[in-house]
Amino acid sequence: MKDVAAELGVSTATVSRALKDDPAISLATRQAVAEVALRVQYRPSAAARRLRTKSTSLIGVVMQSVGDGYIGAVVLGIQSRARELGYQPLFFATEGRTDLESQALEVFLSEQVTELITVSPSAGVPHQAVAEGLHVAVINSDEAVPARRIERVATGKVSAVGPVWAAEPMIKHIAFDDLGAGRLATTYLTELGHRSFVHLRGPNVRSSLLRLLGYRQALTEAGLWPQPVLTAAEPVMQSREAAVADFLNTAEPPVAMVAYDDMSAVAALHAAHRAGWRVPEDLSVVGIDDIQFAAYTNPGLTTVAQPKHRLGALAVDAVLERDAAEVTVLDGELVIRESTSAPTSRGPR
Amino acid sequence: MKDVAAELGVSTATVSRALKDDPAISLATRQAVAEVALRVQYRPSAAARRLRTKSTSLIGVVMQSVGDGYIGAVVLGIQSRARELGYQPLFFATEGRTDLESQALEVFLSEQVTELITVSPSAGVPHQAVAEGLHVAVINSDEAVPARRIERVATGKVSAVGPVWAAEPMIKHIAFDDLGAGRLATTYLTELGHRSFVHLRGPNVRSSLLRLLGYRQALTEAGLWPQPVLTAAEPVMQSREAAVADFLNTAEPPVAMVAYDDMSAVAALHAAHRAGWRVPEDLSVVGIDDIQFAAYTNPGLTTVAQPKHRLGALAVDAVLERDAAEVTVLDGELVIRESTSAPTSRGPR
DNA sequence: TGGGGTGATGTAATCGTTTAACTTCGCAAT
DNA sequence: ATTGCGAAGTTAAACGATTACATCACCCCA
Repeated sequence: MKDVAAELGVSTATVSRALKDDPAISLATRQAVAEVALRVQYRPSAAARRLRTKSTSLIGVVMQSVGDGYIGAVVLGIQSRARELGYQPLFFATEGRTDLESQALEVFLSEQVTELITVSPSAGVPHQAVAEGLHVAVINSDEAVPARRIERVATGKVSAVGPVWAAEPMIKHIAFDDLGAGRLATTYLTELGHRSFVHLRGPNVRSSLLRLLGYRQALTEAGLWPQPVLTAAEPVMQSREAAVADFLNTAEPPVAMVAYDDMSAVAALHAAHRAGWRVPEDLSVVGIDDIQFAAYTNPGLTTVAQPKHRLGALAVDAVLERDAAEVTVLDGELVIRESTSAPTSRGPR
Repeated sequence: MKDVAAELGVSTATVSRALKDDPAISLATRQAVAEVALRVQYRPSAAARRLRTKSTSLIGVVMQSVGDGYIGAVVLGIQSRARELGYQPLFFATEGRTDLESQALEVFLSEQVTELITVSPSAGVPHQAVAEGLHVAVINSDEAVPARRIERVATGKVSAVGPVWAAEPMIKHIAFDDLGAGRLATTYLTELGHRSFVHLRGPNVRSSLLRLLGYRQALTEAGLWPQPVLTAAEPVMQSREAAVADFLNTAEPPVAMVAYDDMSAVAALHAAHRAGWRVPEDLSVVGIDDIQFAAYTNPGLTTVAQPKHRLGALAVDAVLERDAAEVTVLDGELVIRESTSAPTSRGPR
């Protein structure tokens, strides 16, 4: 504010008033101030404003949790670790609207946040954020580029290092081993004795491509590639269901399906149910994520669990310790329920 | 801080140092300061501290949404309305630990928050909060006491006023019409021609009791009371499932079930599936909430939708406008899917 | 010629903490 | 006696904005 004032040869009081469009300030001055403020990227300090005005524009919200899905669990992990370290998380849900992302960043900059975590997908924010000098960590990023230092974390302990990964310098990545999960799910099915497969693909983001790759690798190793892949690019349940329904029309049981994630698997179960395919007799399904719901689908969903809480917690650590690994990879774990079985001899449909 | 300093006849600098346990301050003084600080309920100003130190202990978190369950949707409603009005929500998930509730309040007080919203259940916070002079609104409170002014909001518009309700002066309540939802669900089943019912009760909180009451009222009016009620006091899926499984063992189809909420209904569907009961042929199930998942259970769940987003938005308004109604009630809406049908003549199990 | 009004801006205090730099005091060593 | 030194505080500036009050130039009208 001082800078803006100095540049125009006026007092900070004038600037303050001009920015509030106080009619006491001449129009010419107001415009000049607005122009300079924009040019020098003036950003008001929320702290100073609050201190002076004693009004914070803050609404406290207390709740138990924030849902049992993938993001909810990650958020809980972030929150609990952040508080352990004396930090206060400031959440911003974009509701899928890209325009809100920059708005989120703007809010954070005014709050003088210096650490930012994003839970993918969330487009450009991370890059804008590093440009502003923030320390940023991305959980399950959508992007990929070669990395310099990677730590692979297997169920609890740091273990190895490998060159698979993605990183813009300055952005820390915390990621689930999507490729491994795809393989794990697929291998489980091949070992069960399945020969006829199908993969229900997710949207065109990293995690989806890697899971597909895992599916492919596992099948190639088993000598079963190629096998069909269903595309439902939009994360919209209807389109997933439709894709599965179309496929089931032309296929013969038994089939083993690897779904992009638990929600996709749920859509598949729904489609199967409607098409009269029995699970797991006609169709084995395995998901990825292990959301709370997965235990209560009919039948219970076999899935590769993602360490969601831990992803959140590690992101906090990554963003706070400047020297942490660029990329941290966490392994999934197979959770076997009732949606999978060995292929049955073709029974009555 | 000035007060503490004055009371002890020392400078604020000393107090500041003493509170950080700076060894430059004599032990005696440190203890004295700590004691007085506690007595006068000294609460540091986060804003001032940030302004001075330029370190905010804030971590920005960006994500798409926060889950598709009941709370996630409410939270989205809160956030979007708050931002529209230029407010910044500060979320705190207690993860069910009651001790964290006071901690949440403590954080908010340091942030000089003056408006608080809680999404039930969340025990004592609201009362502590009013004691501290905050304006508080509770969404779907667990408690009940006579109210002075109620507004009933039916699908969009404020319409009537009635004397059913709960309010500690100073606490605004935004609530879903649980009783009405219970009735609506039940009546739908009676009109379908069902004669044999069962209700799967939720935990011992207001919403659960009211839904049960609605079930009872509707059946009484239809001349069908009494009918069984299953109790699964803990919001634990296992116990719900077990209760349903036990019941199905001794019952004869067709049965019509009103579940406490969608998650309970899911547990019921799961139990039914395992017990070999067909839905909806043997068992009709209706839930309450309409979480995103409800559309994808097998079969799709008929449910009474709660206007979740709106509950959140209205809570923001309530907390910001001091003169709003003490209690606002929102109506549910029946969403018909495939988990319900007219009772069938007893088919083969 | 002066009094008063008005429009545009400046001055300076203030919000609650932190912290660099300084003071004060008692005591020991010279 | 003087000096030096550490312990225990104090003083005051600073953080970045807001705002009551003061100032100033200029014009209008008597």
